[in-house]
Amino acid sequence: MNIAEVARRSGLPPKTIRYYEEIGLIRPARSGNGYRAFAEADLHKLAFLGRARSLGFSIEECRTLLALWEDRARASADVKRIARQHLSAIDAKIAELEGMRATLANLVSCCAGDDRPDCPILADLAGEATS
Amino acid sequence: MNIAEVARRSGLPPKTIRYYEEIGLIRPARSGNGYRAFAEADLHKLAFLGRARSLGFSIEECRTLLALWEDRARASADVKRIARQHLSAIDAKIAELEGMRATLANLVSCCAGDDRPDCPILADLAGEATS
DNA sequence: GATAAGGTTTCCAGTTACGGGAAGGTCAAG
DNA sequence: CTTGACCTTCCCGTAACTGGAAACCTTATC
Repeated sequence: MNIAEVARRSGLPPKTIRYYEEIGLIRPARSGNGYRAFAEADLHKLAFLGRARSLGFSIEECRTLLALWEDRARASADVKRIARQHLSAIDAKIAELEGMRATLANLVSCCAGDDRPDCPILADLAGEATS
Repeated sequence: MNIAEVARRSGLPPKTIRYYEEIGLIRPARSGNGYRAFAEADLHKLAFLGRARSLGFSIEECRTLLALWEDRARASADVKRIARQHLSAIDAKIAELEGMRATLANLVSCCAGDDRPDCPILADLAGEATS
């Protein structure tokens, strides 16, 4: 399998696949012409990586998850711990964004949005007490 | 005012303040010894930037907001448009994270998390139908 | 005047996870 | 044999800083 087909079947861009090889996530074989020769196993790993990435796992987390996936003697507790940590990180990020959202939504609703210069959004950013 | 005091009063690290000068967000004067000599106006700009950044505005959005803030002939509509766009981006990001969160929370709750290898999290990432 | 501590400067490199684009080798069709 | 579609490597750029090195300035102390 050449890279274009793997890209199509895995949903990952060729650039990303080459990058994953560069950082050691996959090790596809090489044909005589220097082209990467992907096996089905490589494709499965890439699909795994694509799904893990789409859940927001970092590359390093993906590396660990991939290693656990390939380790028949793994303990599911190790996987669960990583997933829970990531879940916490997601929750923290959501909370941060919700905070921003609340403030911003309030400011936006207070702004006339016309051609006059008076603007509660800028006033808030400037540190003027809104009270 | 030297950079350390401005950092203390604005809440921004010295490194960030230098960076903001480098990209043209501020233009502090210089003393004879080469040190940056910050005026109160610089401090206010930095505080403005700190608040805008904490609401998630990008540097380029901050640049625009700062220009609007300094433009007495601005229309509040211009500010509101930027804020609304950013609000949409935040909502999109939250939605994306909520999606991840839902999937992950489900997988985590299904995983025994013991010393056995069976793991629905890995099974899902591997693409096995959960049925 | 020498020295040491602490603040300041610039510059360079690294971070995350790729994407764009150049220069050049390879393969299948006509 | 040429054309066009692949493939390869290599290097730069992204956002918004952070860390660290080497060197200069200031102030206090001896």
